[in-house]
Amino acid sequence: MTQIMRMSQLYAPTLKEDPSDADIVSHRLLLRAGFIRKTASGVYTYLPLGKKVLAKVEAIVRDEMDAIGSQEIFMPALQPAELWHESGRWDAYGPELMRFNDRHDHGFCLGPTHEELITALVRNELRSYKQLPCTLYQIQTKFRDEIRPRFGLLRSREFIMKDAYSFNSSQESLQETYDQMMDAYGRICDRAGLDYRPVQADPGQIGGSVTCEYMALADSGEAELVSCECGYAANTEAGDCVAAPTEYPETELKKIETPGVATIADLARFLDCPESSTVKAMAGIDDDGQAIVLFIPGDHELNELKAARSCNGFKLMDDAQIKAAGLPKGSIGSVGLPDTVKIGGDESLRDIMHWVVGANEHGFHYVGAEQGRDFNVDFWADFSTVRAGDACPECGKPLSSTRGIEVAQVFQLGDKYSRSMNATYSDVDGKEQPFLMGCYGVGISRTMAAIVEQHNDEYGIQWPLSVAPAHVCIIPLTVGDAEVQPAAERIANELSELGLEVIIDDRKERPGVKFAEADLMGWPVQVVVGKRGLAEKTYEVKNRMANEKKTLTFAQYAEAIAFAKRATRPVHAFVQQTAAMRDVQTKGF
RNA sequence: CGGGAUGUGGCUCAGCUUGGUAGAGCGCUGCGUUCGGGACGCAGAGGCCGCAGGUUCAAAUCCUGUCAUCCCGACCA
Repeated sequence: MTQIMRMSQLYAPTLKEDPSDADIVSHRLLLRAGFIRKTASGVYTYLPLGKKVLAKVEAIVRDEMDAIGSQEIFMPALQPAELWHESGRWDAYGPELMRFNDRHDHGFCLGPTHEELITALVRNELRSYKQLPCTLYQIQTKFRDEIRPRFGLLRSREFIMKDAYSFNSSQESLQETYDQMMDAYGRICDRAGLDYRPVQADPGQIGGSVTCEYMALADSGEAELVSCECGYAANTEAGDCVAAPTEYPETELKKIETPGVATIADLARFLDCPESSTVKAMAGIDDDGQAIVLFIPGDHELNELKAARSCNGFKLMDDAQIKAAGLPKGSIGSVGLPDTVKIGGDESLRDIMHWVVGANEHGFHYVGAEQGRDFNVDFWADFSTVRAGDACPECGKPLSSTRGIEVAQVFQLGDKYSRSMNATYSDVDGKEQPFLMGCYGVGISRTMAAIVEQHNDEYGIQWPLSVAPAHVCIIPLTVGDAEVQPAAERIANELSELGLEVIIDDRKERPGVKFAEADLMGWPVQVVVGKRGLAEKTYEVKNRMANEKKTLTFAQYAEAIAFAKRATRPVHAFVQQTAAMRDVQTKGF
């Protein structure tokens, strides 16, 4: 039984008006309802209610981690530069890593992630294959000096994250741990009440190859993803692109004058053909300084991540570089490029024999430029950004697109860190082998915001029961009344004894204020005790998620209590009996 | 870092163009009336107008610099 919270003593300053610097719903509501306050750009203080929600999310995560045998530890946020030099990331990480020197002039950083620390931790003490696999996790404050913090808790510079690391002795074992983590992450999202998708992702700076992101679906999400009814889903920055360019009906190479045509849209309009019949050229340079022009279907965008991976660190040229290379920006094409320039073609263009491209001369384009005859492609790869309408790489049906908030990500790191940091164990034959590692993160504070993004209405937050700061709010309408107040206190005690987390609004406020704030704060169940109801021997119970009110007679209330006491899950039983909870609220609760 | 904008009681904002004793609503304190969906009346408290220079008899207002915050972009374990 937890302590009954009292609104009269709760530190939860609410705001009647929208704060001027918050414009996404989770940020706005968490501020307004008194869950968080901003300390600096991208830095937040969690007030009592916010802290309680964090604790709920953490508890779910702990529960699921423990269930798959992961063990909790706690590493420092303060990390010596030395370890980052070892892994090579001191130089590779960039300005996002918060660095500083101590008084002895030793380099340190505030950890944005903990691969270095954990690898250094286990490398001398996990010695034998017999001790593997081993998975450790922590819930920690992370620091990232974001270029532009925004969206409140969704992209902050200091945030709370659960990070787990696995050490395995074989790819099979790593895959097994990875699969267990994915299952656990699915359950975590379910229990937190999130509508989510696991999606194919890009490994980014963490490294490794196999990776999957858990996206909470929300229009405010920064990530764009494509999904298919067959279950396939991918982040557009990582998804394979199956584009379907169309062939322009011209087989003779013809140079045509295209005055004022600067963009693909212009060109398509000029030729009266779909954008997919044109070919877009993107000029770049690779790690060795080799100039490369990549050609992609006109109706698609270049995916720079994929381009960098498949062509030796390809980077788009800026305007000055393009000029220096003697290329006519806006009119670059595959015909007549200097021999020194390499030509890359998007996989989807391989079967398109005749292209509509720039003529490498301002104001002119070619139609009917034929592969092999008029130009040669040096290599083919997929470097287009997937978009809605493209074919699903798994089943071929058209993809649809949505936006999402990345709440979690799992990676198979392989031996990236164990090799660079020399972390090995003895295998069955007594030979030293680098660990195969995996890392698995859940953004705790971001999850809290994502939940609000998905569960809110014009009145405020609608917390799922599983993460609400309390399950039920008792609202006596007239505090001090000889009947109302004792009745409310009695209900609070009874429900608390039943195992519900209870808050009672014992403030001397007008009913309207209490109703408004109860909805703003989002208590899943609200029990209203008023004179009018008492006279009729009833209480009123409100289901905040469904915004449904139900009048409960004293007898029905007593029955519900009695029923709940006999049930194996009293809290669940009581809520079901009284508030007609919908699935979304009881899921995982 | 590029583009845009904003800094005025705790919060949301007006005042700035055209310099002349700092305003409103909400919130806060006290009293009274109210009391089932962010009440009403009366009386109060609270601001060297982000900061630093400059112009001027006089600066919230004009000029310069600086800091902070927000939005768009590049970036993103």
